[in-house]
Parts: sequence; structure tokens; C-alpha cells
Amino acid sequence: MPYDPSAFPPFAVTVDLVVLTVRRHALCALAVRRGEPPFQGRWALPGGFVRADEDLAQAAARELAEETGLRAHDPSVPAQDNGAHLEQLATYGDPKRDPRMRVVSVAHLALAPDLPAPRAGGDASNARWAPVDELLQQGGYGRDGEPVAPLAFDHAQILSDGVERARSKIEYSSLATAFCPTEFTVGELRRVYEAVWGVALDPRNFHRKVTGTPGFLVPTGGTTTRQGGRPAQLFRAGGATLLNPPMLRPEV
Amino acid sequence: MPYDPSAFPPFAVTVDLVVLTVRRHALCALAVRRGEPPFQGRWALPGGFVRADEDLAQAAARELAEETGLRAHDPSVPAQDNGAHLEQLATYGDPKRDPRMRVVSVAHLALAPDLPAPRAGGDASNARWAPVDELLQQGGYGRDGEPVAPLAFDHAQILSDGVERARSKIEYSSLATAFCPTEFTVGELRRVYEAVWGVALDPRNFHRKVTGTPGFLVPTGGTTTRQGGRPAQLFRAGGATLLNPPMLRPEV
DNA sequence: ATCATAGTCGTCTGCCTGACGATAAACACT
DNA sequence: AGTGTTTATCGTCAGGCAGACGACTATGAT
Repeated sequence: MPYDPSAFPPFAVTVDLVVLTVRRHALCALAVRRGEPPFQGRWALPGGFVRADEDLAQAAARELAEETGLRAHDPSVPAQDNGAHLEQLATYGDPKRDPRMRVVSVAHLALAPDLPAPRAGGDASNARWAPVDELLQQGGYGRDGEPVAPLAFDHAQILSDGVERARSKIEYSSLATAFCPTEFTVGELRRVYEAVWGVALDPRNFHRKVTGTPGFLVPTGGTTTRQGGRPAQLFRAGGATLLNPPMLRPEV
Repeated sequence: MPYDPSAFPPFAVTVDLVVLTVRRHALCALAVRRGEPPFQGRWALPGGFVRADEDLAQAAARELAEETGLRAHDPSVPAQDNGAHLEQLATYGDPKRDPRMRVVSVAHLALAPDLPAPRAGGDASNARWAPVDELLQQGGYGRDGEPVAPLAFDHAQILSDGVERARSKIEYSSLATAFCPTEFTVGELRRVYEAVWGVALDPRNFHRKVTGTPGFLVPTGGTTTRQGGRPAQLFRAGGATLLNPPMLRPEV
């Protein structure tokens, strides 16, 4: 095909973000309320246009910072604090996914520790952490009794893909620690797995597995009783990124 | 951010293909020679612009058919013959990746059985299957003694990501069968794993593993001696897509 | 003091893998 | 026909790891 600038159609390119966190034992995603049509008033994933001089990862990191104040974890700086994990998820380009024009969206997945209230342009009522089950259920009523509308555009599909990616990725990587604060206990880490997978795990076997995997956890020396019960050792995430053998997700 | 058509820059969107196959015990990728600048005369991955009314997967399937004659496997039709596996790989959007203009490329990964000669616009000299090691090595000389130039654009990165995806995906899925003809032997399947991973596997343990995994292989009843030696049973790919427990890749 | 809660250490059993011996069935020679 | 070579296939054994679960420890709440 010879090069002809008129031979290709112009696209708008956006990044959309699936920002996941664990709050109150539930896997939650960041949702923002749309202020203008289409889908005005509906919840959607945060996102925005990629700028002319911007890489895709930069655009995703910028949007993440704008929506949450989080800085993305630079993979070259292992021991960075309070940064979210950010990775490209997939790209969605159905010709009809945006009724206005042809938009290709490069979705990214961010995993963040539990945060204070979100902010969207300073307006808290237009951004919230919602349990992913609630965001993904079609119709019906949420836990507060209000009717639930499906997410705008194809964002339910994107969110679903992001959740699936997170579920499988914590199996074979140490990424579950991205949901935890800098220092955390084995029990807190276990509750992350339980929230993301939606299952109950045996505390004894889990403890044996994570403390026995070299490089996964580094003890800080401190202890805490913030969960009640016997004081628990505090750990930081170790240098290992890949878990081998992986953490096994129970059947069904 | 209010909607303003002038607020976003226009992008060109392309699909690039990493088409992998196993030939003569080596993992090979399809490369095409560029006929015009930039990178004129250099090898590149096949690809092209996404059309105005086309989904990304459609565009990838169209390019795959144009370059190889392969039809992409429709995931909803399990027992389809001679179709290639096609999946989205990742999206590359560095502002400077194409010197002409801002191009975002949605790379796709295709796994195909060994094919006759490739064709690129009917001209065989402009398309070839090349061992991925050869395409990825920087400079130096290929096996035929000719100097090796790096792939055009960021295609070395894309190819490298595609190979890594294929290597990890055959661990926990039955995708290795996508490299095989419709009917194949356990030994042929083992040689696929050996070529993709670049390791030697124990034939006895491999045989035990694949024949013992329910749904992976279905015996057709026939046998063949095309590999020499004792006749081997022929199999077809079974319905299972996920391998649990996975096939373990040897260390190092 | 007693209870509830959470954390930590052990034990046992079964499954899976890696290492490897042994046999089987073809073909290519002599 | 016999011998060697090649590939396929079955078996055995030991070690590692996961699931199930018992036991004990150290807090705070009542």
C-alpha cells in the first residue's frame, strides 16, 4: 500500500482507567459521573484524550494523577512508596463505541491501596469508589437502594476485563501488595486475595505460602494490632515480582 | 473536560501483526520488506491502517488474510480447521514511533501452523518466515551470511512482546496446538514446545502430562510414522483451553 | 477470669513433577 | 534375517508442594 496521507481515516485516541482498590473487604473501582452527553449523568470509567506529544503510558499516568492524586509506580524504582501499579490493559475500537465519532480507547489497569475520598475536578459527588459487582450488574438496585444504571459506553466490558486481569495476575505475581499500604500484615494481604477472588482462604496455608516464598515479603520488625487479636508482624513488599510456584486460586 | 471537537489531536490507527509459526524446529515470524520510506528496504511486521468502519479485530483478521491467506479462528466455532489463533497483543503509541505522523498501532498476535510460502502482494521476495532470534538480533549476520538490519519502527519491541506472550501462554493454555496441523502426534506437539521455549523436554514426562490432561488431546484413531521410528498415535486438539495445572517451563 | 478474635507453627496425606529404566515398533543398513 | 537407529510409550521412585486441620499464642472486650 503506497503512502498517501488521505488514505487513512482520523481517529481520536483516549485512555480509560480501571482503577481498582480493596475497601471494606470488597474489590472496588473508581467511577466518575458523566457531566455531558452522551450518557450524561451515568457512571463511567475515568479517562481522557491522549495529547499530541504524549506517550500512552504518560497519558494514563496523567489521568490517574488528575483523578486520584496517585503517582504511577515507576517500574525502574522498586521501593517507591504509595505509588499505584499501572499497566496497559487492552484497546477497544469498535466503530460504534462512541456515538459522536471514531474513538479508540487504550484502557489501562491501576491497582491502588485504599485511599481517602476520590476527587474529580474537585467535586466529590462526581467520583466514587464502587464495588465492582455493583458496577457490573445490569439494572437492579445497589446496596443503598438506588437504581443502578449500566456503565457508559463499553466501560462494563473494560471493567470486566480489568477485573479478570487483576484476578489472574495476583496468582503468579506479587502484585497483590499494590493493594496494601507500605506496611501490612499477612492477614491484610490475605484479605486482599479474598476480596479480589471472592473466596475464603485458609489462614494457615496462606501464611505458610507467602512467608515461604523468597522475596515476596520482607519483615520490618514492627507489629500491629490494628486488626484486633494477637499482634501481627508487619511486612513490606519484597523485590520479587513473579511467584513461582504461583498462588493457587481455589476451584469455583 | 467539556466536549470540544477541536480539543483532541487526530491519530492514525494501524494494526501490526506478529504471526508466529514453527518451521524446522525454530520459532519463526512473518516479516515483510518495506517498499517505501521510511525504513525502505528494511524488514517489518505486516500491518496496515484500520479502516473507518472496521473493528480492530476485523482489521487484524483482514491483514492476516491478505498476508497469509489464513482465516482467523472464530472463538465461537471451536472445531474450525486450519484457522490461526488471533488475539490482541498490546498497543504502541510513542509520539515518535513513526517519523511521518502520529500513529498508534494496535499489535495483534497470531499463531499459525506451518504454511507454504508467504505472499505479500503476490511478491514472494518481499515476505518471508524468519527465525525470531534472527529478526531480534541487533546487527550481525544471519544464517545465510547476509547482514541483518534491525526491524523497522519499534517492531523489534512488538515482536519481542509477542514472542514473550506466546511463550507464557502455552504454559497455561492449550494454544500450542495452534502451531500444529489438524492431526498431530505427541512428539510433534513436544517439538512445538521445545521450539517456542528453546529447551529440550523429556519425551516421557511430556507424554504423561499431555495425555493425562483431560480435554487437551483427542485421539483420532490413526497413526503415522512421518517422524520416523515407531508409529505414533494421531490426536486432534480437544475442547479444553486452559491447562490446570499448567505445563511447567524448565528453569533457565 | 473468661471469651472472642486473629496470628503462627506443625503434621499428615495425596498429587504432581523430574529423573530415568525398560519395552515396542517402525526403518535403514549389511 | 540380523543389527543398529530412531521415535513412541509405559512404569517406577523420590521429593516438593498444597489442602485439611489440630494446637497454641497473644491481644482486647465483657
